[in-house]
Amino acid sequence: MLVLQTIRENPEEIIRRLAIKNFDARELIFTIIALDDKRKETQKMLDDNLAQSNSLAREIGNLFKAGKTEEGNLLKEKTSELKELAKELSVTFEATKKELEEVLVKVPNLPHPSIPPGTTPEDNEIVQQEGDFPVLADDAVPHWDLAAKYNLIDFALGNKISGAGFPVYKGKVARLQRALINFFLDQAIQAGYEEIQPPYLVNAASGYGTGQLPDKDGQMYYAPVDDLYLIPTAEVPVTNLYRDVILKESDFPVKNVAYSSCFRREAGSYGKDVRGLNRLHQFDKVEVVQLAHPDKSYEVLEEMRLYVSGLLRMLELPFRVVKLCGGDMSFTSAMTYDMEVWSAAQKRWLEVSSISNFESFQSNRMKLRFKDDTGKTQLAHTLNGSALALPRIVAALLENNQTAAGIKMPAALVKYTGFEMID
RNA sequence: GGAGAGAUGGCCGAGUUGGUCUAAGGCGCACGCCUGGAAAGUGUGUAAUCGCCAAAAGCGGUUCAUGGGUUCGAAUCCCAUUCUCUCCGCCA
Repeated sequence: MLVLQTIRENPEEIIRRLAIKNFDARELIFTIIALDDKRKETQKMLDDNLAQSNSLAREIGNLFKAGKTEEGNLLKEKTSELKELAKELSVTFEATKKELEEVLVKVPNLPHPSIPPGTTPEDNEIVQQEGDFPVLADDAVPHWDLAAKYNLIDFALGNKISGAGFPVYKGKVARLQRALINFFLDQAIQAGYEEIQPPYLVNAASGYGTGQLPDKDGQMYYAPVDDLYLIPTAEVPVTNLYRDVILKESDFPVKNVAYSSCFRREAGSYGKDVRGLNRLHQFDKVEVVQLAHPDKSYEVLEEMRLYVSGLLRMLELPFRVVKLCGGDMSFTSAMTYDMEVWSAAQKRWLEVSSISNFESFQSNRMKLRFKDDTGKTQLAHTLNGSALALPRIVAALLENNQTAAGIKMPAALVKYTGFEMID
């Protein structure tokens, strides 16, 4: 949620910057300003009214104490009119505030000034590319075929017990996943992140805090009996750890890492992009979250990009880093780098991580603040990134490392997997 | 799931015969004094948020789990909800 003050200060600039995200905000912005004007006006009247009531009540109290019952009773009569008006005003006030809030949450985050315009992934800016594409034998196959050949992943069995998008991992690939999780967590801890094990079910307030609600509620699994949502990413519970928290400036940077399963309904997805491990309803991910001082958040974003690059390098996967254009960015993000790994057998880039700076968009919703040097409270910046999501990493590892003798594990993983080869 | 107790500021904790209560006291924290330096001691300060104001100062509103109610007036009384604790039941 954008800070109301900044909207009021330069509405035209807000509109211009949101146009980079292909979002026409003009109507929303002016509705917001009008509602806020109304809110202020109503509050002024209400406050004055309440101030009068309060002073009358005090007077009456003093009269009764002094034994001047009659005068007190006389004064009581004056209050009823005030009370009635106050009731009316507060109804208007609350309704206006609610209406304002509802419109305000519809406005996306502002893209950073450096974000290129654009509408599709083709308009994204490639900022880094590393590693050689592996040269595979002519009979190289995509991971779903390898999974069948070595009896690693059973998609049909997953269908039976849950449905499409819930694969069953077996044997060495199950162990590979466990190895990856530990590898990623250990790396993050070494890089100064504190490990968190968060709940997988969260309440609506948490979903709202990180921006999944109200606009993307169809993407989360929901348990109505208990009014809880399954997390689509550990970002939700971990960032919400700091909801309604006022940090000290010296607390920065706050660095958390969490492994969790992630649950996504992926309503509306189909086709070749969802084949095999490319898109799942349940998958595992290690997520890093940082809270940063507003002056430092873009340095932190770069630090996170370098950190994830390092992971991919250790896994010996060719990758590139893409800075998303306005049209490809999420609702909540101010700047996003996508990390993509080259899948040799599918001959395409697979997104394995998305690293974003949300600036104060999430923290404004969550009331995540810190006290600065001068003792003033201001909003912190939040950032997060996958480090990393497993399924597509597994897909790329299987595909890129296939040989006639079997699938070779990258050296960095062997001490975690306990084997060098899937055969 | 059943029975009972409870929810006050960063933390502990007083206040529940309704009246100047944002709320005693303590701890913590910040700044000073003391000290060669520290500890101890000592002094001062120490909630958030909204509105009025160009801003500071100042003034006003709101907040004692949440929502409603009674009343001129509610931390204090009533109702509902949520959560926590204790006991019982169930249980990895």
